[in-house]
Amino acid sequence: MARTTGSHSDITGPRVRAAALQLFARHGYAAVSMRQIAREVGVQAGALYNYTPDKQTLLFELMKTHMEELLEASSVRKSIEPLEALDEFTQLHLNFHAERPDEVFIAYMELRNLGPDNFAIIERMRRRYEDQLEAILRAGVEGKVFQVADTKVATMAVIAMLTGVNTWFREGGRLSLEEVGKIYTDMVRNAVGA
Amino acid sequence: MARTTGSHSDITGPRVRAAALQLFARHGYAAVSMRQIAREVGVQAGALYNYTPDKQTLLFELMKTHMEELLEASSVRKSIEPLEALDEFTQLHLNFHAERPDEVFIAYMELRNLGPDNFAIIERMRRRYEDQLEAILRAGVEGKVFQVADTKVATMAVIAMLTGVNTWFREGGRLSLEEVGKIYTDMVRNAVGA
Amino acid sequence: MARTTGSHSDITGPRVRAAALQLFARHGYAAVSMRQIAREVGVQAGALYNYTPDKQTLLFELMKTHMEELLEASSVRKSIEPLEALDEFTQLHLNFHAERPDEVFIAYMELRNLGPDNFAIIERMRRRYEDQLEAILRAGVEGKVFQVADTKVATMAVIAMLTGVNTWFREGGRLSLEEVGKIYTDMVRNAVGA
Amino acid sequence: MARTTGSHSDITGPRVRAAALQLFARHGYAAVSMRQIAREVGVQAGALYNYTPDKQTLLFELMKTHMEELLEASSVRKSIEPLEALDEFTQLHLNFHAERPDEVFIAYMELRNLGPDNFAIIERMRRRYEDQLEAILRAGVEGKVFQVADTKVATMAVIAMLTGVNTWFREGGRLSLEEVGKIYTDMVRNAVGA
DNA sequence: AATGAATGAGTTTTCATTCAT
DNA sequence: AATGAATGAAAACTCATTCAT
Repeated sequence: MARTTGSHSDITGPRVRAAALQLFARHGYAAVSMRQIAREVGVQAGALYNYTPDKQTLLFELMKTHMEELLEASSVRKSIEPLEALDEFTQLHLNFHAERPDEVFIAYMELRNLGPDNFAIIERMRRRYEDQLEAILRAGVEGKVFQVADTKVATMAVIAMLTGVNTWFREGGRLSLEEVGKIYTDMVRNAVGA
Repeated sequence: MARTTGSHSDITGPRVRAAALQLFARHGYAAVSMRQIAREVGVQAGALYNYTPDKQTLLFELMKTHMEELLEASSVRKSIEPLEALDEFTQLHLNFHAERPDEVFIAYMELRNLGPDNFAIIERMRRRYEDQLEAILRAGVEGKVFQVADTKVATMAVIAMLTGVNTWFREGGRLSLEEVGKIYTDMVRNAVGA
Repeated sequence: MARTTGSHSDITGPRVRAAALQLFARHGYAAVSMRQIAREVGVQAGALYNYTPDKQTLLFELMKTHMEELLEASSVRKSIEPLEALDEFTQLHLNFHAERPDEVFIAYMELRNLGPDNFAIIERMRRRYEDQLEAILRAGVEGKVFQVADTKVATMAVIAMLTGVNTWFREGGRLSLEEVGKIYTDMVRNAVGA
Repeated sequence: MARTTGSHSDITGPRVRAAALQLFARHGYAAVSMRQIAREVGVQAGALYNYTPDKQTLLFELMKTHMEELLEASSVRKSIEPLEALDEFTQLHLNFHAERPDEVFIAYMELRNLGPDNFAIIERMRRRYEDQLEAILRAGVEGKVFQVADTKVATMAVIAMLTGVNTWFREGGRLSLEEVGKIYTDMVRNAVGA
C-alpha cells in the first residue's frame, strides 16, 4: 500500500530508540518485549529489525551513546585549579544526569544484560569517566588543597554520592536543581577535605 | 518413583532461597527461570512450588528478610552522641552490606519487579532505615556538631556514598574492610561538616 | 502424630466421593484437580489414593452408583396398565432426578471423560433404563392406548423432555415439584397420544 | 525459516476455528490443548495466537457465532397461525441442529467453561431463542388452539425434547431426518395439546 | 520500509500420581 | 490412614526472530 512519499527510516529509527529507552528504564530490559517497543512506535515487531540487528544491540547502542555523550561533555574541561575543577565536575555530573534519568538508570541497571564484549566496552568508558575525577583529586592532593586517604576510594564515593541524586531528585520537587547543586558542591568539597 | 531418597523438607526450603538469591543477584530476577533455580537445588521445577506460591513471592521474601535483618541490626543502637552515632552507623552499614552483597544488589535492582503491594512494603522499610540516619543528622545539627544544609539530602547522599562501596569492594582486594571503614568514616564526617 | 482412635476409612471414603461429586458437577471433571477434592475433604492429595486407584475411577464409581440406584428405583415397578405405568415412570424420573441434580449432571456431561470400557458399562446401564420406558410404550401401542409412530424415538423424546427439567427446576422456585409433575404427566401422555 | 510457503492469513483463521470446534465437541474444552488444535491445523501452537487472544475466547466465539446463526435463522419467521408457526419452529430446530451437531454439543456442554461475562452473553441469546417458542405457545393458548398449563414449562419441555434428537440421530441411520421431523411434529403438537 | 504469518524454544505454573515415613 | 516431598509430563501462553510479500 502507498505511504506518504519519502523514507521513514530517519524518523522511525530515533523513535525506536526512544521507545526502547523509556520502556527499558521503566520495566527493565528483560521485561520488555520487542512487541511492546513496536507497539509504542506504532509499527509491527518485524519492522524493528530494520533498525537494530537484535534486542541486545538496541540496549548496547543506548548505553554506548549515553557514555559517549557523558565523556564528551565531561572532557571539555581543560581544568584549572583542582578546587574549581572539582566544583565544575560536581555541577556537570548533576546537570548531565538530571537531564537523562532514563539513560542513567539503564546504564547502571542493565549492565549485566550486556554480552561480555559489549559489557567490556561500556565498562572501559565508565572507567574513563571515573579517571577524570580521580585526576582532579590527585592534583588536589598533590597541591595540598584536598585531604584524601585514597583517591580511588574517594572517586568512587563521590560518584556514588552524586549519582544517588537520581534516585530521589524530581524537577519541581521541594528543591530546585540549582539548590541541590549548591548543597552537593559543599558536601563533595567537605568529603575530600577541601 | 517419588524422589531420590529421604525427606528433605527442612533442607530444601533454605536451599531454594539460597539458589534464588544467588541467581537473581547474578543474572537479574527476570532473566532467571524457575527451572534454573530448580537445577541449582537439584530438584524438578514443580517441587519449588512446595516452598513458594510463585516466583514473585520468592523475590519478595528474599527482600523482606533482608530489610528486616537490616532494621533489626541497625535499630539496636540507642545512640549516644551524634558523632559517635554517625560513626557507628557508618560502620554498621559498611559491615552489614559487605557481608551480604547478593541481598544488597537485589534490594536495589529488583524493586521494579515487585508488585505494587510488595513494593510499598519494602519501600516503607527502606524509609525507616533512612529515617534512622536522618535522626542522627538532625540531632547533630541541633547540637551544632554537624553542618548540613538539608538533612534529608545529606541522608540520601551519605547512604548512596556508603552503599556504593558494594559496587567495587571485594574481600581480599587492595584494601581491607577495616581500612575502607576508616576512610569512609572520615569522608562521612567531613561530608556532614563534623 | 496421634489421631482420635478408630479408623477414618469409613468416614473419609464417603466424604471423598461427596466432594468429588459436587466439584465435578460444578466445574467439570477435567477442571477439578485431586488437590481441590482433597482440600474439600480436609486431607492431603496423597490420601485420596487410599480410596480410589485414580481420578478416572472416582468418576466412574460415581456414575455407576448413580445408574445402579436409578435402575433399582425404576425396576421395582411390575407395572399394571400401560397408562398407569407411564405416569408412574414420569413421576419416578422427575423425583429421582430432582433429588440428585449433581449426579444427573455428571451422568450426562462427563460420559466422554470415561475410558472406553467404563463408557461401555455406563452406556449399557443407560440403555437398560431406556428399555423400561420403551417396554411401557410398546405395551401401550399394542393395547391401542398410545399412538406412537416409533417407540424408540418416542422413548428418547420423552426422556429428553423429562431430564430437561433439571436444567431449570429449582426447589423453592415458582412451581413446586408436585406441580411440575402434574404438568409433565399431562405433556408426556399427550406426546404419546394417550 | 518463517513457514512452509505462501501466506495463509485468510485460510488459517477458519481452520483454527474448525479444528477447535471439532476437538472441543469430541473431547471437551478442558481436555483439548492448544497444541492439539495446532497439530490439527498443521501449525505450531504459538501461531494460534495470531487468531485468538486465548483459548477461552476461541470457545466463546464459536458459541457466539452459533447462537447468532440460530437467532438469525429462527427470527425470519413472521409467523402466521400458531399451529403453523409451531410446526415451522419444530422443523427449523431439527434441521438447524441436525446440520451442526458439534456446535450444538458445545453450546450445551461447555457453558460452564465460559467466564461470567461471556456466559451472560450466551445465556441472553439462548433466552431470546426460547422466547420465540414461548410467544408461539402463548398465541396458541390465547387462540385456544393449544392447551398448555404453563407456557414457560412447555417451552422448556419442547426444546429439551427437540434438542435431545442430537444425542441419537445420525444421518444414514434407521430414520431419515424427514421421517424424524414428521414424528416430532406430531409429538410436539400433541405435547402442547394441539 | 513495513506487514503479518509463522517458528521453535522458552516461560511459569499445574497436575496426577508415588512413596518413605 | 495420612502426610509432605517429590516427579515428570503437560498446560497456556510469550518471545525474539525470520521472511515472503
